[in-house]
Amino acid sequence: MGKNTDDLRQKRPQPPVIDAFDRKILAALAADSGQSYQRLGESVGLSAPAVHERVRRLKQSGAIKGVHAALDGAALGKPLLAFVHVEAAGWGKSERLMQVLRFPEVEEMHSVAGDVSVLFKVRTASPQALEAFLAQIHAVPGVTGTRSYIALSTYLERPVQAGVTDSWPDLPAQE
Amino acid sequence: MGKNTDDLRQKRPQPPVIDAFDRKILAALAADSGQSYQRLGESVGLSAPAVHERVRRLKQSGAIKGVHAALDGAALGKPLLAFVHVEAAGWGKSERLMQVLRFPEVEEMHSVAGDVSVLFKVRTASPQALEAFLAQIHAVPGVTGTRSYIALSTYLERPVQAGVTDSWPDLPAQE
DNA sequence: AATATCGCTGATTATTCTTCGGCAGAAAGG
DNA sequence: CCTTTCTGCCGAAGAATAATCAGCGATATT
Repeated sequence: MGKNTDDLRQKRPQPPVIDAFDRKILAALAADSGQSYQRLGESVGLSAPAVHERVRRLKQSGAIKGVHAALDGAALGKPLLAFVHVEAAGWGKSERLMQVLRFPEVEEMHSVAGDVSVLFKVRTASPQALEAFLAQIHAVPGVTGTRSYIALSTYLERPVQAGVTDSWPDLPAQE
Repeated sequence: MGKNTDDLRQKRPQPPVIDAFDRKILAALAADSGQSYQRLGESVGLSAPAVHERVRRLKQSGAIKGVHAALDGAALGKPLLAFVHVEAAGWGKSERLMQVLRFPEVEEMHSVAGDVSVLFKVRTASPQALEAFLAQIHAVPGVTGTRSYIALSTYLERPVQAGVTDSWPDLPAQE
């Protein structure tokens, strides 16, 4: 019977260990995924094949979900960025709500804890297009209202960063 | 004197025309920037060098701002995603507020129109880390309060899409 | 201490990127 | 209406990179 534990250990989905090298690689790839493995290796202090192998594992483990081109919304004719908060009665059928994910204007959708149920990030061509989107939302059964926040200036917009702050700076004593 | 107009026309920053081919290329690159120019060309109906040239122009014009690896926040030890709304008195010096952009937890910062001034998207390792971030925000002069929305489920999170909806579906007549 | 396992290095091959010359189609001018 | 010019695409070649392999050293295990 004792041998079975060995079999189990073998099939264990191995907690993907992410060490300092992986962190550096991930940080570099999040900043710019276009550089060669050679340069990446020089940045982190590894050979190109080593980086290649680590990236392969990171992709397979899901730590790297994909590589995407970052497009400029304004250049594409969608200068209006808005965050739409949706108030819904009950935990309403979101199946109908999922339909709006088809629109390319919708970039994010989260269910949140707070005084609203769902939060959208949408990028539209015009206020009229945002209105049309809101009409779609209001048409969903159970939706009782929306609150929209329109971005005036975007000071930062970047992908998930690899770093983690483990020691937050001390705050000056409050008066 | 009339000749000067020619000189000006020559230096005009040429409105970057984005045609249907560019749209397809951008859509494909936003979905997956890892594919070869050969495959891209087959997808959109162009040769590899043609795609290469178009991508070069799109990058130079700024339509493509970069290529980034999409990382998994949870896999990196940051499972907590939150949207933090900041209420500020006046249009306060945001210079102090800009300092928080240094933290890798901060992914977005927008000034918005609505009942709050600034909106953050932050991804932290724990509720404690979020609390530490909020403490940093509250330490900024002029900040009168914050409201946080914690993501329970993320149903969609993707980069800027190339497409634009030009004909929104009709809504069923409301009762 | 011996053994097995894992990961890195260096080199090699295949694929891709990048550039070049030539040509077709469309706009500007005679 | 024809000519000229320009812009963009294609096909092919050369350079760079990606991807793979065998061998070795280190660490953990027996």
